[in-house]
Amino acid sequence: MKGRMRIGDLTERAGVTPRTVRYYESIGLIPPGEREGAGQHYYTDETVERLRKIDQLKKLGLTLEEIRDVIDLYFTDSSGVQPKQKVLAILRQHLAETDEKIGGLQQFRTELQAHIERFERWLEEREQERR
Amino acid sequence: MKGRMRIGDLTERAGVTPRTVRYYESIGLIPPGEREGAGQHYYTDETVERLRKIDQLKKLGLTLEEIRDVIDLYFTDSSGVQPKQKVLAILRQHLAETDEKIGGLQQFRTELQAHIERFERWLEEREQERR
DNA sequence: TTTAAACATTACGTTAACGTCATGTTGAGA
DNA sequence: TCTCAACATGACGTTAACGTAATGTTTAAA
Repeated sequence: MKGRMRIGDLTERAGVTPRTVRYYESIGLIPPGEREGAGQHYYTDETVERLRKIDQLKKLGLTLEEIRDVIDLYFTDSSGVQPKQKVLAILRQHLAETDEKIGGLQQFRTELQAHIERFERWLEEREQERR
Repeated sequence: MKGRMRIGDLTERAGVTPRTVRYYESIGLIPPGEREGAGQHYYTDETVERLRKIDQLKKLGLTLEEIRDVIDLYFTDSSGVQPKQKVLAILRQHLAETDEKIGGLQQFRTELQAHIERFERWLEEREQERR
């Protein structure tokens, strides 16, 4: 499988719907598929990868807007970017937010664990009593 | 500050709007404030705590529906619950999901960090050249 | 008792991230 | 060349989690 596929193959391989692809194009999350004149759009393997990466980041709780801030880092070669300073600031912002999220989730995890153990003990006692 | 406050005090102390309180009541996230006949509602300190806890959990990315699954654990005394087994299952589910989220975020954090360092090096080189 | 701020209720509006028609166009195979 | 599945485009619909405006009722204070 090389490049130059139509939207059907693209969506099948990326696990999304055409609607999603067009929506992402409309908000600039992925580049619009090339077309000859005014016909159908053609996409490449990179679009597949891009869609998969977007999906990953979504599962981490990032919004499409946040993803737009960072998605190019995964696909643009490191040379020749213009507003590097700005991107760097955004990245640091995301890093801080990520750390906060992780911290909060770990706290939550601890609490969950405690509740679970409490419940388990309670149920075990009931077991004992029924003997 | 003891119990028995009206919705104004409640929302001020909890950092939410009246609309939010009524919405949460409507979906069963918080118990409806007591009222005498058909007048105004009165709330207690526990409602304040409950609203704050809900806000914390929201920041962790839990939906209101997920929060409804676990919120009572923070406020119901451990004795006399009925479907403990079911709650326990839900808790274990949440624990697994939480672990996944944490793992994904840590991965993302690592990637972010790498990108940041790459950008920093690039900018430093530019600094060097300008000397 | 009166009054104005606080409250209650209803209902329509909003944002994100698409889903789901409806209708018209393209293009690969027979 | 013809045809039918695949594609394009536009528009209205959907869910979550509330915001906001309109209108009517309470209640604490003067």
